[in-house]
Amino acid sequence: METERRRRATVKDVALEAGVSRGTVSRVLNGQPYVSEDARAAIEAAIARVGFVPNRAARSLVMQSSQAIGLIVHEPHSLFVEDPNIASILLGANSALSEADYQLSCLIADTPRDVDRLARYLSGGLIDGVIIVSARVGDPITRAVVELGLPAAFVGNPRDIGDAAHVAIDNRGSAREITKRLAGTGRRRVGMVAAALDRDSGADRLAGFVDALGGDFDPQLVERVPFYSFSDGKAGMKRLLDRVPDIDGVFASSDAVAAGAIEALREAGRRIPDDVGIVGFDDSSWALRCDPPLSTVHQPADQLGSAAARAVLAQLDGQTFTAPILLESPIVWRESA
Amino acid sequence: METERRRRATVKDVALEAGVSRGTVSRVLNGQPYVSEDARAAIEAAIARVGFVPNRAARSLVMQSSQAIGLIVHEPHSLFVEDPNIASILLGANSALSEADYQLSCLIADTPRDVDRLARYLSGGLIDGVIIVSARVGDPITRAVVELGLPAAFVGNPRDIGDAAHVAIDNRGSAREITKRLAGTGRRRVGMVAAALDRDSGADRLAGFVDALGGDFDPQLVERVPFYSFSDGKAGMKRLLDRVPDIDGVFASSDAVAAGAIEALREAGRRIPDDVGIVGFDDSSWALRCDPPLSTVHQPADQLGSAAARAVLAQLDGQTFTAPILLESPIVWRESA
DNA sequence: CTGAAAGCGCTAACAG
DNA sequence: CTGTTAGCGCTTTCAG
Repeated sequence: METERRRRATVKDVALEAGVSRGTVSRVLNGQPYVSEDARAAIEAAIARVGFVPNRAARSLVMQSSQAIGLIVHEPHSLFVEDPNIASILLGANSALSEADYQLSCLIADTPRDVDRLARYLSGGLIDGVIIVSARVGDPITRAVVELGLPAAFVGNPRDIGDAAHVAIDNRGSAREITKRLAGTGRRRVGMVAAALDRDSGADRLAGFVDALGGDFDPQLVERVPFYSFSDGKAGMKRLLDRVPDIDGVFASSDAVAAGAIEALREAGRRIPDDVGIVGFDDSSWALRCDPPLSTVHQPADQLGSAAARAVLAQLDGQTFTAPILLESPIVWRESA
Repeated sequence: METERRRRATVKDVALEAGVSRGTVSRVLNGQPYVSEDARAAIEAAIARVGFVPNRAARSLVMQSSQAIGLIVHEPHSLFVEDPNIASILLGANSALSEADYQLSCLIADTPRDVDRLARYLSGGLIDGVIIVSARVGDPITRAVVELGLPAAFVGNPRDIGDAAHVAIDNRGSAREITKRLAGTGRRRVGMVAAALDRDSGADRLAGFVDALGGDFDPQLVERVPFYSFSDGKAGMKRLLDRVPDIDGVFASSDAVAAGAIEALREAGRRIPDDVGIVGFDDSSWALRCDPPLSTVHQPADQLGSAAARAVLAQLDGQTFTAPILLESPIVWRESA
């Protein structure tokens, strides 16, 4: 069944078919005024008849814009699969862009090779702006974007982006609050499984934890792990338990980490929240899946996405500076502490 | 800090700078032979000096190809967030395309408006081919793609795609096998929480279940729910339990559904696997998170993605027909049954 | 209101 | 080996 890929109709074909010039066709295509009703009708009919669909590459070339914006996810494999926040951010961004009739294209940077290709792709003019999720300090993609002067908005608070637009939550403040609240349930030895310290969010959550404990802070009580993942949470909690057997409270960097920690705690025979209270961060679907349900910090992931999208749109619209946007991240108290 | 977006350098600038013609520049850009070493060196230096990056819109226009392929996810909100398979498919596709130096662009179709915009976008020539995840029967995107004759590969087995390329697992056969095995543990009343019957995978899993039970099949024992989700699993299991209190085995359409069902079962005071055995489908991260760990069918999600990507690449390469690809989906037996 | 013509940045013949 | 010349399909002056 050789689906013969016939040549696609162009403005020229439409013009011919409608008996007008290409200029006029272009005018109706772009909804411009000063086209007679007759011409408009003839052209619209012709478009339908020949099955014309504008070629975006051509349009992008002349307009120097593509009506598409990219969302770059730069995460290790595992996290991308496990982190429900990313999908929510994506959906939030998509719906905001959709309203403005922009196409969202999600681009993933998995290997160094991907990073290179992506940097070229971004410079290619097929993307008008980008939303960058989980940038890391010194990230080559970030660098490429700022060098290009491509309109961009970051989700999170990377340290090296100057005054580029970004939307975030107050990780440090929220971490401080929830730690205080955890301590307030009468815990004496509260520790932390601290993940992703190479990321602003991870570092800030640890800082907030330290803030909260103030003078009571004991470095022994924090266990560092690389990723916001279930398995790292479990492994980290095990080590923490070995080192500090009398621990009675733990703040996990994320809900996934908390879920892993809970498993380790349970395997060690600790009851939650009786023996040890635990709190997480994100209020992702992990939180409700935990047993008991997790007390955590609500992260408005979809709003992060839509706010970032709007920030990019504003720049496309000529806005030259976007003040950092900070979204509310309330504590959700459930039964794990 | 007005980042003046200076005019980007073009081949012309490079040619001028290197003292050659644009044709020659183009030749080195595309790695073609018949360029003197001198010219090549001069051009490469010039490229670096003026910071030239080729404009993809222009190249796409003349080449009629963009080196980008789209992966369309057409899922309701909730599922996209909850389903780890999608992310794995995405990653698998990305790595296969990456090897061929193609850019993967993930496009999401959430609202009807998205669907329209997407159909236009696909026709625009900025995408050379598509991988379609979870198409539904009569899907307008599917229709647009086949009408366009755009190289495509489906993940799954939609019914109305003619002989379009697709890669899938044998949902029906695997469902049959795991149901038999569940029944083989001595269960007398085995039911099913059957999700997503509007999708080929959902319908096939139910068919496999019916196959396995043969004469013993009792329609009372299947409870239908709309989505492959935790919450639908829980709700469905509750109803099933009300209707058939003596149920002692259940096959859930997916791991997420199984996880929800387990919660319902537990709330009803049933022990697993003692009182009721339960099995799922997907072998996603849900499976290990369940307590006890879930027996399930392993779905090689990343391989589905990479195989689909290769199928699209083959078509781009001129291949005119791709036989359906069926991947292995072995049973993974754990402790939930 | 509309046609003609120029040109976006790049590649691809075709002569040299 | 290399320069010249046409376009790819679309928008946009600029004259009518």
